[in-house]
Amino acid sequence: MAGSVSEVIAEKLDAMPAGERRAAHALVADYPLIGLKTVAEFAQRAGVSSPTILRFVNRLGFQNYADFQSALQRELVQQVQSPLLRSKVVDSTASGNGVSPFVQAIIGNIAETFAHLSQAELQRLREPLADPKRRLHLLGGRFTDALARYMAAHLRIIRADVFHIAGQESNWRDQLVDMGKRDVLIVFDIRRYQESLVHYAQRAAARGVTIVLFTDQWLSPIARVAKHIVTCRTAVPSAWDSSASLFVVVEALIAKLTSEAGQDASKRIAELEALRSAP
Amino acid sequence: MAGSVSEVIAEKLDAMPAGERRAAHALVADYPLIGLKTVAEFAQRAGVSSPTILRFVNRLGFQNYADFQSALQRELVQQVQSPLLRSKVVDSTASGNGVSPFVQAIIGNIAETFAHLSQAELQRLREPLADPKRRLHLLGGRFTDALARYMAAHLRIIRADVFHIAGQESNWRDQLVDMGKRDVLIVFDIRRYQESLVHYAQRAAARGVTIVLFTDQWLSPIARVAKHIVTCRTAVPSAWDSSASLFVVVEALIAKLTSEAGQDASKRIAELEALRSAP
DNA sequence: CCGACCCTGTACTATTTGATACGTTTCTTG
DNA sequence: CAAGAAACGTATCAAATAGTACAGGGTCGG
Repeated sequence: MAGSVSEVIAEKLDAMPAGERRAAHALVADYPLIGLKTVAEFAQRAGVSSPTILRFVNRLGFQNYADFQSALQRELVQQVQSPLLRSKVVDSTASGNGVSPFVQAIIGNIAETFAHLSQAELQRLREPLADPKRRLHLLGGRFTDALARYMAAHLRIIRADVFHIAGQESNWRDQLVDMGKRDVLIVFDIRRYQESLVHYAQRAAARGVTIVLFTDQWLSPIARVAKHIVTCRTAVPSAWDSSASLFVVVEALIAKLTSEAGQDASKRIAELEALRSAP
Repeated sequence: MAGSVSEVIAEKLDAMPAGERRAAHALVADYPLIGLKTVAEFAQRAGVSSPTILRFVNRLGFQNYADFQSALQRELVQQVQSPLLRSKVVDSTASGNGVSPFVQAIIGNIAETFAHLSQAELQRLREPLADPKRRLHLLGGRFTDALARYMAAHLRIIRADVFHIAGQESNWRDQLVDMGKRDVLIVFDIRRYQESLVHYAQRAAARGVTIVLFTDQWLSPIARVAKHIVTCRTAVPSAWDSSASLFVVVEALIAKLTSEAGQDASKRIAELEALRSAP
């Protein structure tokens, strides 16, 4: 299956019987909307019978009508999603020449992530993250632990009661004992999802802990117990997934929280600076 | 029914029960592909039951699932058919998000960083990083420690002798004692540059250690003793600098090293996977 | 601590939908 | 012009799908 559906149609149009050719024309007329409807509708719009449509689809090389529709959907989504990032981002930065496809993919991921991340959703995160009465516990996996640390380091500057869950997995439980409804567990989990993280999140949820999850678009199983979910794009042309979009979301969140924290945070930062400069 | 489906979702997300919210997240995660599939598939991807999906669709204001799918198809086709309209939509959503300036600055930083980062420079990094005879020590500062950890976690997969320098600053010296000419110190340092890092790098350099520095465009003092310097853009409209470009450089470097390592790395990865699955 | 309410999944039903067999028509070709 | 083949539509079937009733479970308020 090389080219797009419309290309295959153009290629095989000559070798088609009259009825199927009418079907082809009807489909191309306002491509590809009719192809996404039912066979009966397609047939009516084309002025032929249902079996003709099915034969037409078969001739194009599809096993059944469902395969045909899936192909249409895929190329449709591809067309919509890729221009969104290509036209806006790469053009504005005007550096498509020397930048590797890997980096372009990452930039695309970031753009896509924020395109799907509504402002309202970030706003809701304020409640658990900015509330000084709550305690924040951050946890990451094999690679995402670095993200948890990074976020924790910044959160500690603008508020108190920030804890990073580190060390042996068996030691995590010690921190779980003291958690309750006023605690928040911020967990990072992307493919391949770590069982230990899932278990831990489930136990925490059972204790009434509010779970905030940062994950990829395929959603970690933790999503089932999470109250807040932030989905980020991670796919890149490489052996692994990229966490760059998660990283940027964290930075954006921190920046937002800082600017909204206002005087309280400023005062806190000043104190911290004083402590650092004169120990 | 004024806006697009995604807008309606964002609007009513707050008033949704947990299950339907999961459905919303799954849909937004890679919008709108899942919504075009069957109810059962949608349900499975979202981790909920079919009726929940139907209730979710009802809550969005659609009479039945078919109406919902038609709406998705229509806005999809509209975007594809009129590029003019599409750019308008992108602009409005981007500006409406509000996060745009911050995120755009980060994306700009990444693009700028790689524009100035010659491929030859990355190539030169192969010598110290890929050489199995060398030992790699990674060190980061207050915030950049997370980057050091992230890079170390990935490097450990494709090669041996990777050490992250952690813990008390006074303990760092213990690791310094064993360093020599065949050792490599990878250090992350951005504003405001940490004295402790600078001192450590200087001492290491004095022992003949090869220094690889990841820093911002204003150059950490460590640059004076570093053999390899990677400069990244960090400025963003926020209280702090952004480390996102450093993060992406690290990921790009790791990806490059992995693909070039070839069979040796593949074998190593396979062994690691075997160890992980059967401890 | 208990009851009412809302949410959620299981099991089932009714319907739509894709797919097929077969007879009729149309086109082609010797 | 006639014989054969190819194409097309009608009628029908089987399977997958959307939709619904109902009961268990969790949560919030009293």
